[in-house]
Amino acid sequence: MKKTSVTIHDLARELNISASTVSRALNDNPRISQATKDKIRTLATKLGYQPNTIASNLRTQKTHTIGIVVPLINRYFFSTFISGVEDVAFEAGYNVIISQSKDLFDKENRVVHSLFSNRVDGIIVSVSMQTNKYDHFNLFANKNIPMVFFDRIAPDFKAHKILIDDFKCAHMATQHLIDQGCKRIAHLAGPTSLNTYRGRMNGYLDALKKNKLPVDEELVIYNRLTRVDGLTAIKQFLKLKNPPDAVLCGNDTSALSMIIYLREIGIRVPEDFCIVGFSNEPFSEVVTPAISTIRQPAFEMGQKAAELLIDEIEQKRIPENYQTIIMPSDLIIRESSSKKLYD
Amino acid sequence: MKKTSVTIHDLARELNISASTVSRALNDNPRISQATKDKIRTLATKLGYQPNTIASNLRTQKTHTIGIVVPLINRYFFSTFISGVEDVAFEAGYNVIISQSKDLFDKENRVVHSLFSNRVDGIIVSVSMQTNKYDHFNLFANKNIPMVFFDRIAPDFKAHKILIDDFKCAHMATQHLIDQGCKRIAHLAGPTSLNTYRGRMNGYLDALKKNKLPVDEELVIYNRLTRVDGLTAIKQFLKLKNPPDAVLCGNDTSALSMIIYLREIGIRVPEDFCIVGFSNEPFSEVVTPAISTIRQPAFEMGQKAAELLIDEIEQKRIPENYQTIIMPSDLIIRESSSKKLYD
DNA sequence: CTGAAAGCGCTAACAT
DNA sequence: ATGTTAGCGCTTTCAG
Repeated sequence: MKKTSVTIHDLARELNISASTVSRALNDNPRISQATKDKIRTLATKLGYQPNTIASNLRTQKTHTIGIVVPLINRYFFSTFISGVEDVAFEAGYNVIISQSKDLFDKENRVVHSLFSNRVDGIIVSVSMQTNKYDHFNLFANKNIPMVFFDRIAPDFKAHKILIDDFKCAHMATQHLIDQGCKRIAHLAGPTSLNTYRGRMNGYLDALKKNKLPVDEELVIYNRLTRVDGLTAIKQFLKLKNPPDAVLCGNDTSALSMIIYLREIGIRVPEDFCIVGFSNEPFSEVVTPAISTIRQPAFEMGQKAAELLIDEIEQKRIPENYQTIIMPSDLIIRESSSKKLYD
Repeated sequence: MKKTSVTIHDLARELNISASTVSRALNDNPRISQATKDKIRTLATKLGYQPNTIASNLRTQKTHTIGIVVPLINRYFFSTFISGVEDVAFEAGYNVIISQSKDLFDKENRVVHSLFSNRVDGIIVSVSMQTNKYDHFNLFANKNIPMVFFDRIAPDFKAHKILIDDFKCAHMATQHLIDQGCKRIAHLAGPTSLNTYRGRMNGYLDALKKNKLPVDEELVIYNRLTRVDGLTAIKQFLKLKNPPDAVLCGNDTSALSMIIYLREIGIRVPEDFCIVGFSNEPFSEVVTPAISTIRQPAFEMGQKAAELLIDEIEQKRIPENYQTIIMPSDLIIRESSSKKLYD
């Protein structure tokens, strides 16, 4: 085992030239003649030279690395988003460091610091469910290190934002339930400190108002939208003296657990009760009844986020206007809300 | 905007001490008095000092970064595995760089080189579907940089391996189908250049032999196990003069597409036809009929991989014996193969 | 308990 | 077209 790697100095010594020439040649600098380039490259492969990116990073103050912070890596929406980021980043010569907040503010805070210390060239973030202050991002903001927020955004930063129109989607979904003949529509909401859940909530409320339907406080429950939370919520809804006949869920996971519970206790979906979810998780298509939901273009959002971030990194100057990009999304109507078919 | 960050030299100058003392203090070196440590730390937070990990990495020849190479980031098994790795790595002070091969050998080769150039302290790998040569890993092997392989492993390396017993699982699944009364059991296999699919195939064949059932070449199809591949395969199986009455699928995705197709054309599952999948994707539990499948402990495998890798990184010496860890896995019997209930 | 000095491997003025 | 030199920010012998 060699004690240490072969460096540009080793190549330089061997060829009786300077290290800078070697460096230039390997970076394809036009100031070096083709002949020397060839000579150097041949020797490099012969000796198995591999560039030390760390040294280059330190010197150039650029790491060609971008950091991603998401709540949970193994949620389909996020993993697909990450896949889109990796796709674009790799082709542009960037590495991707991932970290998950586990929906905990404290962990988010720590990973953001860690990414900063690792001098990533920029970060792409969807904040945790607990996050309601955003000081930790000043680390990046103060140094004008590019950030892109997606899905759950931190407000008030000079950064690109990639979103879907949660308000419109929830509005469409609610209108759809009304059109199907649902009379009392409930909503299972996530924390409204987050733009996404706030938007969904407001879209729901607005659709009710537009249709002159009463807004009943009992019909809105807030929680973290896990499978257990979905179960708790549906039980609570059904216990009301005047229970709902439909629920718009803040995500598919809670929608799924409601559907399973309703099936168990013999309430037919969609004949007796309608459900709409959010995010189009893979299972929502194949469960019986298939869950009506909102499609979010996760992969494309990831690609777009990476493009915007890398553009900002590479044109060092600060963009004059930061964009808020609303990605296309749509309501997928499936069995779980297709009540009319059974009337 | 500050032109450059605050460094240990800035702190040193301010306090009229040397940079080495500052460095030691910040690293909690016992040779520094508590008083100076306090003084330095106070100033550090006051000036918003953030350590430059890159510089430290260059100096110490350690990056505290591990690389992951998987076929596809947004497959549940892999994203959950990654989540497990991140969990352990973060707590141990390591970053995680992810890259996906997209099941392409060429991309795998490129990302492995890129991870090497970034001087990751070790890598965790599941190879691509196309991979059948393994020279690119010599980059790491030659320098004794730790590697851990999981799921789809590269043979013949001095490295820990984390697996499930594919042979046994496929054997159990096949036996289960036989016990349910299936007479002609087919197998949809992945490339047998990979240990996983080879093991599953052999387990299937062995179970047939043990039960003195004939092995019919027509009943085995090889492909890439996508949703389209599953569809192609089931159609092909059904076209045989003597078609099967069950399929053991190499993964859940192909099992799912078979189930959907069978439902469409009116063949009842499990009454007329049984299906077993592999990997316990989230959808397999909720589809109707729910898919019998093999549970792999993805998160725990990720944790274990990270532990083994970090252990090997930190005890610089080479382990005398590399482990092949067989993780527990089991057959989950669900509706798609519960034929006896209907007899 | 603290300081001086060297160097990790590379790049980029500034020379020639 | 190539060489010289300095330095990115940190750690770490060696000295005191």
